[in-house]
Order: sequence, then structure tokens, then C-alpha cells
Amino acid sequence: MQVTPELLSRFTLLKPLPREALEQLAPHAALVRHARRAVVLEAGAREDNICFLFEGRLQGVGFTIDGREVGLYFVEPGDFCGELALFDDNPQPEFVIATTAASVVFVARHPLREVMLQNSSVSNIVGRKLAERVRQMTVQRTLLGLSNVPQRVCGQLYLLINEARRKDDSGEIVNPPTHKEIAIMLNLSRETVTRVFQALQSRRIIRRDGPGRLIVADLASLRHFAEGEEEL
Amino acid sequence: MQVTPELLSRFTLLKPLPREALEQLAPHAALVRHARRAVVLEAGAREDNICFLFEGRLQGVGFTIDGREVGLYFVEPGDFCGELALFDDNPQPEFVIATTAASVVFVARHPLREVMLQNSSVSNIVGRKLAERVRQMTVQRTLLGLSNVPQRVCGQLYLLINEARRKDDSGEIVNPPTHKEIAIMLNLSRETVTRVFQALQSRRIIRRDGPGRLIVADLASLRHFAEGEEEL
DNA sequence: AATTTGACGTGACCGGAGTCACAATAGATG
DNA sequence: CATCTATTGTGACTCCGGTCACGTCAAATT
Repeated sequence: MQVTPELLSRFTLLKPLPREALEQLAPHAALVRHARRAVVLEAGAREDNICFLFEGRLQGVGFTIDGREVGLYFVEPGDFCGELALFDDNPQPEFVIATTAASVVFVARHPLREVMLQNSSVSNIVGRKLAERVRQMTVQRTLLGLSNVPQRVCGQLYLLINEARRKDDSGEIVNPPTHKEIAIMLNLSRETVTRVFQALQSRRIIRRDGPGRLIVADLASLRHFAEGEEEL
Repeated sequence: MQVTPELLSRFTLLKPLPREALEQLAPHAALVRHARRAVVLEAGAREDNICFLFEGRLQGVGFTIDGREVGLYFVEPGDFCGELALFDDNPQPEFVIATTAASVVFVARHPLREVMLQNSSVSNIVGRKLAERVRQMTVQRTLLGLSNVPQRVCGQLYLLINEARRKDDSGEIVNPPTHKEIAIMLNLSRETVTRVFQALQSRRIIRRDGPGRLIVADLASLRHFAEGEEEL
């Protein structure tokens, strides 16, 4: 499906672009809908698109040699992925998979790269974003260092809320990742995540609200557990 | 200590720079020697330098809330670190520590950023390098997904050889990281790494050669173990 | 040379997360 | 509505890597 400059300008990365640049990009952009579990970007392939997420949630996923899934990061609406293709011609290192039905805007990498090079403010933003990704990965990696497993899960939950909107002392996660999706982010088994969730639910710290909504009722307690000041 | 343009040009990142750019940078560069275990870049601080490693080895290190060390990456001579400061003003996310006595060249970030912005080939290289770092972190994260622990250690060893020079069917690592330094890269205890090394030594796959040299005698076997085709 | 320090080596024990197996839902799909 | 599939929930058992407690050794420091 064709894409208008207006749609492009709704992404924080492209928002600061002058009108002309957006019009230059629009013909090289396409809106694509993906079903849950669909592969959005393929590892090993030389992907020719940067992927902007409009709605839904994506997950970067790697595979170990023995076939185990490894969760790398989540992509929330407004964010993008596959941006490494802007910097070199090496293949996409990891899969990106839709964890929910998702609409994404693919923008061809060469035109976007041109715009980036000619427009220093875009270079800046892309650079900042890449730097941000490195920071994100560092935080995620640090989470894995926690020997206390419930703490790890709470930390991940807390990150998930930060990425989404969060209120004073409570938050919500719409279309939360499945236990398995969280498990592979944390190097845990699905069952372990389930058990931690049960513990959090019985303490009224989190609760499900219908399908596809997870309410964090007691954000302060969650943070306590995440910071290890209290043991689950 | 002052730095000459020639010294700067010995780093792959700066090599393609025109002479004038190097002369522009040299007054803002300093050669610093660090003792083993010294802190080269401080986490949380707004570091004002990019750090080029001349000799020795550095390690990016994070700390979990409960004080456990987390190994993030190694820096080999010719490479650099702290490059996030080129992209934004956020603090350095992790510590960088000298695992051996090391000489580094600090280059002030603002002048380097200027050079980068004016010289598109440098932008390209820095961008590529940052992309490469993301790929590195992805590989490292994937290593952690391996449930078989000896396999993890072999995989890390294999990576370490790749980074250094490697011959046909054997390789060497000069000034190899300590067991503890490897352990925190892999979320393992120091003892576990020691035990795996013992197993590899008894099978004549690796051996120490005096102080500060680790010989990988049987690279093929090491790769087998790393790829899980054989169990230790 | 004596002492200290840090790295490496090794055994014993134990706890906790993985694994397996299965039940119970909840969502999709026709 | 009926069926099928994916997700969640839960118990029992096992095992393996962390932890602790040493000992050894080489290198740095006095």
C-alpha cells in the first residue's frame, strides 16, 4: 500500500524532516500488515528496507546453534528496526518477528540513506537512535547478570512499562508479550516466567484486565523487587 | 603526552582522514598509560573523550544492582570505545577497564565530532563501527542463550581468536583475559570457566605458553565444541 | 629474600531453575 | 457452536552450575 508524507512524518525519526524530503521518500515506502508471528525482517538476508512500526509490537529474535530462541529487544509503535542497513551492506543480524498483528512501514534503505546523508539533522537522529539501541542492549544484558531470577523478571516488566506510557504509581501494558517471549529475553524457561507472574498476581502487584491488557497495580512494589530490596 | 598526526593515522577509524583533519585533531588528543585494572572510562559520567586503544586490552563492564560484574565486550588494539559520546550527550553506559596494562589515545569528542560531520567518509566509518558493535553485542547475547555451558566457553574462546590473528588450524591469544573476565562475559562463575579450561587442556586443545600466551592447538576441535557437534 | 596479592585449581554440597508431563483455559477458525 | 491450537498453570524430579572452602602457584611489592 502506498504511503503519504503525512504518515511518514508521524514517526519521531522522520518528523523533523523538511516536507520535500518526506515527499522524496514516500514513493519508496510501503505500508504492510503482518499477522502475529510473521517474520518482518529475516536474519542473514540483506534486507533492503528499514522497518518503522506503526502499530503492534515486534521482537528482535536470534537463534542459538542448538535452535534455542534468544530475545533481543522489543520494538514499540513509533520506533523502528533494521536500521543497521543504513550503515553498511552486511546482512541483518537477527530476525524481527511480529508478536502481535502489526502494521509496519517499510522504507527503502537507499533513498533513506540519501536523505540521511544530505540532511545532517537526520544523520544526528539516526546516530542518536543507534546509540540509544546500544544503551538498551547494555541494560538488557545487565538484566541477565542478575542471579535472582524473579528480580530479572520484575526488571524486564519494569522496562516494558517504561517503554509504554506509565502513570503515577501504576501502569499498563497493552498486548503484553507472552510468557515465552519474555522468557527468551531473560534466558529463562517459560514455566519460570509463569511462576513469577503467579507470585506477582497473588500479591496484587499485577493483574490481567481482559485479553491483551496487563495492569501493574503496584508499580512501587514492582520496582522494589526489580531492585532487589525485597525478595519474591 | 602529546600525540602526532602519524599516531592518530594508525587507527583504522582515522586512517582515511586527510592530513589536515588529523592535524586538527592532534592538539586535542593525548596518549595515556593505564595500569592493569584501571578505570579508563567511567559509567554514568559524561565522558568527553573517545578512547582509542593502542596496546593492551580493555573490557566494557557493567554492574548489576546487586553488585555483580557483567562483561560486555573486549576492546583489542586498533579499536576504540566510548564512541556513543559522538552521538549524544547522555552518559557513558558502562565502565571500560584495562584488563592489562594499556596505552590509549584519548581524543576529545567535540573536535572529533566536528571532523566527523565535515568529513562524510568518517561519518560512514563511525556509523559502520557502531553498527558493527551492535552486531557484536548480538552475537555475544546469542552466546548466552546456549544452555550447554562448556559450549558457551568454547564459543567465547573462538570469538577471542577471531578478534586476534589466527592461523590455519591453530591460533593464539596474547595476554588472554583471566578466567574471571571470561566468566562475567558469559554469566558464569570463575570456577566453571576454570573447569572448562582444564577439560580443554587435558584434551590438548589449548595450552598455556609461558605467561600471557594461550595457544589454541586444535582450532577445529574447539569449533566443534563451540558448535555443539560434540559434548565436552 | 620475605611477604603479599591475585590468579588458578579442585572438591563437596546444595538449591533452584530446567525439563517433562499434563490439566485448564482462552482464542482462533471453520 | 464445535473444534483445534496456543497460551497459561502446576506438580515432581533431576541435575548442574553456584557457592564455599580450601590449596597451589607465580608475580609483584616491600
